[in-house]
Amino acid sequence: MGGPRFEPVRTVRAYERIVEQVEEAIESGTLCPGQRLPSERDLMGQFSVSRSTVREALRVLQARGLVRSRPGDPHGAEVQPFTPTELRKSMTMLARVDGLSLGELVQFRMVLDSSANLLAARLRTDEQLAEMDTAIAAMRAAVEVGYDEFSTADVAFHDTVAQASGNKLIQICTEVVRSIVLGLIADKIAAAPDRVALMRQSIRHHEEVLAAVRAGDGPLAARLSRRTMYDYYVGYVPTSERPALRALLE
Amino acid sequence: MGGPRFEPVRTVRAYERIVEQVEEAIESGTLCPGQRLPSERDLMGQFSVSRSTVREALRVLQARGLVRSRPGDPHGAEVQPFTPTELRKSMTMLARVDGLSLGELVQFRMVLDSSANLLAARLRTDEQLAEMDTAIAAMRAAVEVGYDEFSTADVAFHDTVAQASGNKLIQICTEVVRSIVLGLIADKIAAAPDRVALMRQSIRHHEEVLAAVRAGDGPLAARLSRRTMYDYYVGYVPTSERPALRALLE
DNA sequence: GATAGTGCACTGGTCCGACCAGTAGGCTGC
DNA sequence: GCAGCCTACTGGTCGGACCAGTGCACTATC
Repeated sequence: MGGPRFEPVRTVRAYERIVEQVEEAIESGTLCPGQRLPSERDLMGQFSVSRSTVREALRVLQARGLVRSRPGDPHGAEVQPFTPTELRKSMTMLARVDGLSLGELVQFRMVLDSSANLLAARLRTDEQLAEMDTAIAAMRAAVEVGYDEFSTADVAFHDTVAQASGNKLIQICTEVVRSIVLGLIADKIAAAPDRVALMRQSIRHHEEVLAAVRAGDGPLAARLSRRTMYDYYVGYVPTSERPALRALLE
Repeated sequence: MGGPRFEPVRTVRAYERIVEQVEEAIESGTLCPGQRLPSERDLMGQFSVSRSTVREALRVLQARGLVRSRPGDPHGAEVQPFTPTELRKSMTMLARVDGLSLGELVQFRMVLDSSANLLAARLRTDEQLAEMDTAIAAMRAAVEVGYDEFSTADVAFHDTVAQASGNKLIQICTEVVRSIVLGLIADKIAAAPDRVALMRQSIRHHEEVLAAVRAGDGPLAARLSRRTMYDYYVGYVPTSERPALRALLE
């Protein structure tokens, strides 16, 4: 006792050090999207490691969506612009492995969408309002055409709202969670017997939401959007999870 | 025209096929957390590839947080339980690279926290109410001790609320976004001259929120929690971003 | 017989050298 | 000036090798 207290040393793999250095360069802006990394054979010289080690580091960076490499490309791996691809992947994994229920996902969409509407009601531009008009018109036109077209227009509407909220995190999470939800129940929706009636009802609801956004009534838009989403998805959510959804309807 | 329409073939790397197979096994439950993968030398036999390829696949799986390997472990790589570590990593990357502003992050926390309170007001158990009581008491006791202790108690309160919401996605996102926000401004908070006053005010606000949750008044709890977070963080948010935050205060 | 100590078989981490298919850009021939 | 080939290089994969760790069985000891 009283001697110097030594701390356990953590052995750090060589490839991890490489990953760290490259990540740091990207975060700090030294490496920008579009720029190229040196070739693997150059990197093994710069880092003084073997090519296997360089490649393992590149695999990790690629798995994180930071770089992309193509066989035969004489310019080396390309630094990628950030995309929510990895975010979606981890969230999808979470949904499947950790057992996220459809109810939780829909509930989260209600939270995101209503918040987006709340903000959009105050911050939207005229162009965005016009875009929402266009999206609803497309939904109307798509009812007779098919569910895919309707869904595309519906997605466009919600994306515009999310964009109008001015919050990138809301936009990205909206996109990610929606794609998971749609992936889970796309087949059921397409096969629903009351599909057309659901679409028509959804259009009416979207019109009401848009009217509230246009009028600048955020709380109303938020409340209506929650109701819209609830009515549209509740049929696919197990009965036991519905009370939790209704808790968001005030 | 009229002939068979061929689709472009995507060349799939060998290591990607391995990653896919292992991921599929984990998602389907064939491989459960705690189970072990065969050793790399076994895997190269099972997949009929070289060890380098097996290792690159394992690096990707490890980067995604699905497995973990230790040098010398005679049992092979271990399948990991899902943790939001990767989610946090991608979101942190997003925040840094894609330029998420502090305002957006705080705004998102307001959205998450108010929704959690809204749900918690209806779904909370008595045990969770008691936990929140304990957390606030700890906050009170920590004012004189130091900011770290206060922050820990504060985090505990919000975590309990998120848990009481019954939505895992809200819990995880809350945790992730909070750690990013705190990482961005922890030093500023600790150095704020009116730190103690802010803490006392925050405690009062938390008590009001808890009272609303206890009374089952979701909308009130949600509104108060937004106000609480706004008042606590607004001083660190650039003036230009404050109107967007205020848009959430109704 | 229980236990502490030792050795071994095996692990993952790293290195090396090699081959292949694919790409881009320069070069050649027209 | 342009089309087409050639080549030097790329990333993807392979096989073999060595090292430092780890866990377990075996052994010697009490």
